[in-house]
This record gives sequence, C-alpha cells and structure tokens, in this order.
Amino acid sequence: MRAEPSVLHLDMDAFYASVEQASKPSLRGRPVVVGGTGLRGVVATASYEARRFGVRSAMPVAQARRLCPNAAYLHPRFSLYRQVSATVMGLLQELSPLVEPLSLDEAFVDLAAGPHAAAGRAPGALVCRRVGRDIRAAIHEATGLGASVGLAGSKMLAKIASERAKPDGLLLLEPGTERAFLAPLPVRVLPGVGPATEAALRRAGIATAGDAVVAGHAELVRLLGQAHGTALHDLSRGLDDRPVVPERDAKSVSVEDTFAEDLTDRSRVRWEVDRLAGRCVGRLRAAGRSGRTVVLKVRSHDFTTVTRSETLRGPTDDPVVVKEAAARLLAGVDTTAGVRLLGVGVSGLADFTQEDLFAQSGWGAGTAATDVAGGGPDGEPADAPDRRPPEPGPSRSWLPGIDVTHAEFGPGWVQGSGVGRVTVRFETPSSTPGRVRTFAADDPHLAPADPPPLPGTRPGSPASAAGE
DNA sequence: TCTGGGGTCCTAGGACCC
DNA sequence: TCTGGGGTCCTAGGACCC
Repeated sequence: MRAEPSVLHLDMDAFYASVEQASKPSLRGRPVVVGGTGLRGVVATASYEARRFGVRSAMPVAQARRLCPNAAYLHPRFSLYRQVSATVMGLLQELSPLVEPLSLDEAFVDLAAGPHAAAGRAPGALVCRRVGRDIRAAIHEATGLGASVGLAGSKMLAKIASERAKPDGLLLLEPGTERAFLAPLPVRVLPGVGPATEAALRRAGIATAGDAVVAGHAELVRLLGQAHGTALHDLSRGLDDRPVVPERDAKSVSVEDTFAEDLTDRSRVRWEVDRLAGRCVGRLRAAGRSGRTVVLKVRSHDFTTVTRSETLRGPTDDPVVVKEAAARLLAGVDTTAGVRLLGVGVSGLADFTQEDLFAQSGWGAGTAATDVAGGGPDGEPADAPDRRPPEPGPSRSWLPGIDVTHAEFGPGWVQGSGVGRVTVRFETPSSTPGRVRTFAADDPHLAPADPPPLPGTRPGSPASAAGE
C-alpha cells in the first residue's frame, strides 16, 4: 500500500461498441451490440444506449435481441480493436515504462516509475490527478473514444475506482481512506470474488467488504480455503501490494470452437480436433514457443465439460505430435451424446523451440505401451484423421459489421445479409451517415475490405489479444 | 435466457521417490 | 509386519477475469 495514489488504472468505455460507433457514423447515439452473431453467440460489449435496455456483457445474443431488437448487432473486428488499443497503450507508455495491459481495453500504469516521479519521489495526489486528466484528454484527442481512470495506492483500489468513475470519468482515492471506502461495498467488487464465492459468503452472512473484515482470517479460510481466504482477508482490508508488471510470458495457448449445431458424427469430431490442433500449434509457433502438455476439451450438448491431458517427454511445436496426442485423448472421451464445443490447448510452455526425440516419435511418457502399436488406441492410425471437409456452413462471408468495398459505391460495411442478398451501408469514419443499398450476395462488384483506420490511430501495429 | 473464447490460479488425489 | 512423512509431478475440475 503506497502513501501516494500513483497506481493508475485505465479502462476504455464500452470499448468494442465505441470503436464501432466511431467507425460507423450512422451508429452514433444508437444502441450497438458487438458479439457472436451465430445462434449461440454471447454479447462481448454493449454500447451505453443498449445497456439502457438491459443488455449486458456475456448475455446470450438471443436474449439481447429480445430486450433490444432495434440495436445494431455486429460481428467483432479484432484487427481494428487491436489498432486502436496499440494507440492507447502507446500513449500510456509515455506516462511510465511500467504499463501492464490486462486486455485490449484496460491497463495498469505505475506513475511512480515514470517521468512524473521527480527526484526519485513518487508523484503526489495533485500530480496524479493531473496526469489522469491529461491522459483521458489525449486518448479522446487521438481516438475519439472515452476512457475512465482510477487512481489509488494499489491495483485493486485503482481498478475499483475506475469502475466507479464510468463512463468517461476519473476517481482518485486518497491513501488512508481505503478501508472506509471499501467497507460498505459488496464483496463482489473485490478481485477473485465471483458468483460462487459471493454465494458462499452470503450463506455465512458476509455481504460487504466490511463484513469480511469483521469475520476475520480464520473464518474466511474455513469458508474459502487457505489461498482464497487469506487473499480475501487482505483485500477486504485494502491490503494489496501486487506490483505493476509490464510483460508476462504466456503459460498456455489454446483454441476452441462452439459449433452452431451439436456434432454427432464421430469422424467429423475427429476432423475438427485435428483442425483445432493445427490452429493451436500455429499460434504456438507464431509466438516462438513450444509446450509439453496437450489438453483436449469437450463440451457436451448439456454443457457438461471434460478435459483430458497428456504430458509428453519433452516440449514440442510439431503439429503432427500435437495432433496425434489430441487424437489419443479424444479416443478416451465418449461423444455419442453430441458435442457442443471442442478445444485443443498446449501448456507447460518452454521459452524456446526444442526438437525432442521422444516427442517426435509421437507418443508421450504417459501413454501406455499398448497404445503404440497401431497408432490411436481405438485401432485407427492416429496420423490419418478423416480428411472429409465439414459441411459448408451458412454463408461465412458478409457477417454483419464487416468492411466491404463496391466498385461503384466505394467503401462501406455489411448491415445485414440473408436469402442471397446483402445490405451495405456506404460510409466511412469521417463521412456523414451513409446510404444503404442491397445487392445479390454474389455480386462481383462487392468485395471484403480492410477496416478504414480511425482518425489518429496507427494501423498495423499488433497488440496482445484478449476477449472482453 | 440457455449460456464465447482466451487465459490464470487453486485444490485434491494418486503415483512415485527418498 | 504394517506403517512414516515429505516433496514433486501429473491429471481433472472449478472459480475467476476480461
């Protein structure tokens, strides 16, 4: 706990939806929902106009449509969000070398390590407040987007402060006032307290941070276990010494897909696992890493989820090795009831790529000898998954929200599509709200396009990816 | 209302070793 | 003969976060 409010937490307001509104003039001031557009999609971000109708993050899109049928429902454009994020993170870097991004739209900044810490002294409350005001203005200037800022003597309190400053605000918590500030707040605001912990605490009569303080360490450990109970005991009293850490190496890489309809065909399931393993290794290699443990995830029609893992003798980034391991793991899972989701991951990451003799041979230390002879334990060659392509899905192009260009009408975005037609609105970030025209879905004059950059942002600079 | 995709951390039991 | 304790690794599941 610091004596000065020099931990800054920045949180972009309704980030994905706000980027869409900045990018699409006709959507400004209107409800916008960004999320999965399939039947099983969930809301990633709702604009404040949509939130007035009760639409919330993580809500099924089907439910959001009932609550707010007139919103624009858009497929996320992560490449654009990454561009805008890179611009914002670049501005934060000017405040301090210690910037810890939590996602595309959120970061901690340690102002005590930056140029505002003159002569080795942490900046005081007045300086911190000015820095917070200035960075909000700079972000608005550069991107046109609103951001909220929390300033406090610890990460936890800075984050709670920014949450309470939303939208488009700033809240500074004077060190020394932490406990009084926290005491009346619901335990749910403390990091690590989710629905399950909240329910467990409520059953014990603990509803607020102040209640948790009164309950005491022993009682919290009894209710929640050693690590969780001790952490909550500290956090509820405002004790939080976690440093701002700029770079952390990933510990796992994973890829998963939820299917529009449950998969029942076993060969199709094998084909999809093979595909996911390939994508997973692609990401692993792109990061220059290799991993030792392969994890398969299978979610059934009733949402029950099982994971199976296998640890190899050494790290690998060989797609064949990972595909074979995933196929062995799949062989041990009953999928007859229908598969809703499949995932493949690699953990136990090594810092460098290493060709391991045993891993290369295609079977790990945890694999029984009987599995080796014929490839997969089910008697099928593990390296020959069914190559049959999946059923062609409903038209994959022309997702709502994506960018297109028309030979005659120029740049625009897909407002909707169906029954062989696609509706396009022709406008750009700096134009006035545009007109709508409808074309045949196979119109040769219509083509997908890159997002036009927002004014003030720098296209093409990647940033670490994360969901909302 | 019917639940995404990418992660992190913790717990608990069993194997194995000393 | 029946019985130690501790440490590490692996696996599976669950809570939580954005």
